[in-house]
Formats: sequence, structure tokens, C-alpha cells
Amino acid sequence: MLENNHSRPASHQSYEILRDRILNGELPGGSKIVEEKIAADLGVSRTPIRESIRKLEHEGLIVNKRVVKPSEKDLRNMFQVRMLLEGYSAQCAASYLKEHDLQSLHQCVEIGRTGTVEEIMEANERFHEIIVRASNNPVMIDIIDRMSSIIFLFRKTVVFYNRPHLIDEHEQIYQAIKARNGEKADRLMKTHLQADLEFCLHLLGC
Amino acid sequence: MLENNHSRPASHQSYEILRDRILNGELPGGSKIVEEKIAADLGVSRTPIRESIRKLEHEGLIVNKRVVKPSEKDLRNMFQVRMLLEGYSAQCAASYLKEHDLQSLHQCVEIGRTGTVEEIMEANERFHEIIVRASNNPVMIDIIDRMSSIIFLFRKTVVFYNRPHLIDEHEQIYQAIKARNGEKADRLMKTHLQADLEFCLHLLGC
DNA sequence: AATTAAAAAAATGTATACAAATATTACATA
DNA sequence: TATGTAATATTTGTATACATTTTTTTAATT
Repeated sequence: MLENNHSRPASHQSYEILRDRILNGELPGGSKIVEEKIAADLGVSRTPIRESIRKLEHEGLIVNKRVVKPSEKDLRNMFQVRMLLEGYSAQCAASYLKEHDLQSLHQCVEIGRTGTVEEIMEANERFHEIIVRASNNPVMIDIIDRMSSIIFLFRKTVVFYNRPHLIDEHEQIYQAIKARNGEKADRLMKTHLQADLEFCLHLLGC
Repeated sequence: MLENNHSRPASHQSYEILRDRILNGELPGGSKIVEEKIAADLGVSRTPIRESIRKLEHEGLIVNKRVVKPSEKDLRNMFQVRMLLEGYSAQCAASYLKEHDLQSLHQCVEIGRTGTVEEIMEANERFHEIIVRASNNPVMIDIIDRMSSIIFLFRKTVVFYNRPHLIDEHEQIYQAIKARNGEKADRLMKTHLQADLEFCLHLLGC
């Protein structure tokens, strides 16, 4: 049951709940999404639920009234876009990143070597987030954000299985950015994402 | 009044109507969008109207209950994304485009030199569309599509004022693709979009 | 047993009513 | 005149009812 209180609208609350349930696997890929069921479950009417479902559809997490189950092709396509946008972002980072953010990047690498699984996952996300924000381009950030909810379902796997070289690659990217070598940062980021993708697909037996 | 007939749902019909009205300037940037007004106008209830408004919000055509009025920065950001994605698409086109599509590209250039204003506008869109589709990446195509509704508001201006060299640039891109020179096609596409952007911004006095 | 048609059930689309939140107006006071 | 506040009106958010469409079940026929 949602809070009736002075919180966000029910449509937004239910959006967040559904999103979480999808991302943490509670609603696995392929699950049928039925408005009335969800509404009853969350204790609100169908009206706000519809809205949250539409939002999730737009985000790509729900397709055809079912929780998305991205195909190998889908992932390749999303990673191709990421390579272009994050590669460019890495270039921007090399040109513009301030000392403070550079230090944060370095910290992410450190945590990647010494942290717990949860810490590492968080640091990985942050590493990419810092770089993407360096693009200083909200349109780009938004596109990556939207894809990242789907990609999240995979990064989990990658870190859980502790992909070899992942942190080394981050370190190299960090070094290139620190050395203000944009062209190299771009190239390394693309290679990094390509490796990520292949590792995911391999693990998932694609 | 919408057709009650065996057509698409009212929410979808009203979406398309609203979208058209925004794109053709009938609902100019900054207009307040009020659910009840629109509903009365189109002769349906608020329920389907809400849905279409949400869709337009996702598409970026409505922001804060008002028709979007993109800032210079917004345009720069969108064009930056376009440069990356369409540049890559041009590369793909150079590698993979079939003879038939090559001929279509060439036709677009021809029409660009000889057609009426409407024909030229259409040919311009088609030129880019053929190249984007060469990426063979629905995720990428979708991103560009979503931005293109906003960008459309500008391409109109550019063609109306008949930007110098626009068709020459298309021709050069076409030649690079035909020559299977992906790197050059990429570079030319980026330059082309940059020029488009600057021309738009200049015209609009940004 | 497989295939199809009819019936039933379930789910979605839309209209309407009312509640909650926002914006607007009118008026009082400094 | 400017500013704050109460009253009003407008607009959005949500629940509910019903219509339409889609899916599933059942039964009949080959």
C-alpha cells in the first residue's frame, strides 16, 4: 500500500516500485504486466498504474505488456550507442575534467581493487557516471540514463563474475583522461565497453 | 471530433493530432497545454488526452505543460548527439549500403538541386533517413527519431532559407559513401551537421 | 486427436465524478 | 503603490463504472 501522505503522486511512487521490482529481478523478463493486478497489489486504482506502465514502456523496461527480455541484438545495439556517446564523453573528460572529479575517478578505481562486491558495483557505475557528466550534455546524459536501466541488469552479472581486466581498463582510461589525451580516452572507453559487452554475451551463452 | 470507427485508439489519434499541431506551428512554443481544453476540442475525455500528452512529454515536445521552446543549448546538445550517431551511420552506409539505396541517395541530391521547396525538404529528410537506417541499429534509429521531431522545427527554416552548400555537402557525403570511404563519410557528415546547426542558430539570432 | 466456433472471462480503453493541488483574483493593509 | 492573504476558480490527480477488444476456455465437428 502506498503512502497517502504528502509524498509524490501515486503514479510516480508506483513507477518507482515497479522499476525496482524489474531491476532487482522480482519481476523477471517476460512477466506479464496486468494493470488491475498491479493496482490491487499496490492498493491504488488503475489510473496511476497505467501512467507508470507507460513510463516504463518508454524507458524500454516494458514491451508489449511484458517485462523486457533484451536479445543479444538489443544489447549489441545499446552498447554501440554507448560506445559512441561514452567515447565522446571520455574525450570531453580529458579536455575538461576538474581535479576534484579526477580524484573521484581515481577513487573508483581504488575501490574496484579493494572494495566489497556492492562497493565495486557502485564504484563502477560512478566511474561511468562521472565521465558521462563530463559531456555536459543533458540530452546525451538522458539517453544513456534511459539505456542504463536495461544495461544495469547486465552490469550486475559482469561484476558478480568479476570480469578480468575490468578495473585495469578503468585505470587506463583514468590515466588517459588525467594525461589529457582525449583521443586515447575515447579509444580505450570504446574497447572497454566492447569487452564488457562480449563478456556479458558470453556469460549469458549468447 | 475524432473518428469513433475502427481506427486507432483515441489516445493515439489525439497524440498524432497534437504532434502535428506542434510541428506545424499551430501550437507554437510556449503554449500552455490544458488537458480539458484539448479534450473538449478533440471531442474526447481527458483520459486519452492525458496519455497523449505524456507521450509528447517523453518525446520532449511538451515540457512543464507547455509546448517546448528549445534553447540554443538544447539544439547544440541534440546536434552533438546527431553528429556522433549519424557520423557512425554514414560509416556504416559506406561499408554496407546496397546499390539500390545508393541510387536513392543520389536521387535525393538531384531533387535537392531541381525540386520545389516541398520536394527538397522531403528529399533532405530522406537523405538522412537512408543513412541512419544503414546503421541497422533500431536503438540508434529510435533515438534520432525522437530528436528529429524537435529538430524538424528547424530543418524547415534551413531549407526555407535555402542554406548555401547544403546540397553540395550532401553530394560530397554521397560520393564518399559510394567510394566506400567510411572515415571520410563520417567526417563529412559531422561537418555537414555542424554547418546546419550554426546556420539555424544564426538565422534565429542565437 | 486436431480444428474450429461459440461462449465466457479477462484485460484494456474511455468517460465521468470527485478530491487534491495550483494558479488567479480580489481585497485589505502597510 | 506595493504586498500579503483569503477566497475563488482552474487544473491536475485518482477512483470508479462501463464499453470494447483480446484472450482463454469450452464444446462440437471432422
